[in-house]
Amino acid sequence: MNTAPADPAVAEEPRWLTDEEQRVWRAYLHATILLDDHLDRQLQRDAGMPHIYYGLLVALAEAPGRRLRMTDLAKHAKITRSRLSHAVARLEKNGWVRREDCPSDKRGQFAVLTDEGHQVLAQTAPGHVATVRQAFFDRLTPEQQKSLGEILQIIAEGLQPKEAGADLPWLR
Amino acid sequence: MNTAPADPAVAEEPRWLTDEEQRVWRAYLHATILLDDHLDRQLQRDAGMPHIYYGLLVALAEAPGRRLRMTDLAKHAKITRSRLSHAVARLEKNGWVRREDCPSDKRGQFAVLTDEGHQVLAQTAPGHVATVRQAFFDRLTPEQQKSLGEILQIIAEGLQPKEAGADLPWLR
DNA sequence: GGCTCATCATTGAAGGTTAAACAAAAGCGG
DNA sequence: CCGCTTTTGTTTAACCTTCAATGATGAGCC
Repeated sequence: MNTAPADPAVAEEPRWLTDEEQRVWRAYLHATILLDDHLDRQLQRDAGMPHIYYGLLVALAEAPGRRLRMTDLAKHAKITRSRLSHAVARLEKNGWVRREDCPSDKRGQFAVLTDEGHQVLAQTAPGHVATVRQAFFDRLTPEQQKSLGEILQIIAEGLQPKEAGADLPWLR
Repeated sequence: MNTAPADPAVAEEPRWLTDEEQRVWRAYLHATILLDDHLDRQLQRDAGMPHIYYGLLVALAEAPGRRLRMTDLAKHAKITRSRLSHAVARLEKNGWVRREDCPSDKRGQFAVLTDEGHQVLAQTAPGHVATVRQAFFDRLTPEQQKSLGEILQIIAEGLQPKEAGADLPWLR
């Protein structure tokens, strides 16, 4: 009905997804929403915070001095500074993170993982890893894992907010 | 520091992710948050609604009579009925969806796509497909697409809210 | 110094999501 | 028909995210 090839006039009719592409796309949408919800529920239940907040604590725990500039943490977690600001405010209220002024740049703030925050992480990390394994890794062959990693990296690289290639694409 | 193998006493120490698994997992987290944000922003800008709401309209457009019971629509979109209730309320306020009583079940409600809603879909679908292509399909080989589809389907199936197998050729 | 522009981080308001509680109707077993 | 449980969909309040606006500092330039 509408797959006619030529019509260079005005509207540039779109290339709709093929049946096969639709299957892939829906699998993507379904898998990601189910997995995200699953992890959010697990962490909300066992750690009292959403998945993304947990990721912030992990990033801080791995950073030298267990601290990161707000902008760096936001880039690391792929979220806006605004969102991070709200998130850190909440984590600060929990006592898991504290803010510190940056001495070399008076605009700057460090988010610092507190001992209490580190402890929460230590207590909840095993359960979280188990959940990730059970929902994700345990269901895939090593080949599938490798393939998936490559594919997702391509997708992610295509969406980095410009400035990619500035520093190393991989962690470390 | 703590990867000693044996300690069958109490704590069942967790199997942490290997370096390779960590790379895959972070690629997953990064790709999905970047892509979700990307699509949300595109649709918010061009259609005035978040991605998930757009998906609801698509589901209704494809359903017979352009209508679906609330519970069916929620299952289709993989969201809770509560979330759907809020979403439909908003879409109704936009005039893109209306509710109708179900004659055979007085508790039931249909969400029905209005003509106006259908028109919004027709106007914004081309741009959305183009965005999906550009961010997703255009970057992957056919083999990668196939592989990804299979993998994601496995993940999704593992997380379906039970009730799978309901229609297996079982004794009734 | 003084000017301009970019960057850092936060804020407030509007909107979206979650979890628990609820009412109404349906199903089910006696 | 009667009680009991389940299903359906909504509601409320708390929480989270987004967007635009803001203040404050830094950087470059003359």
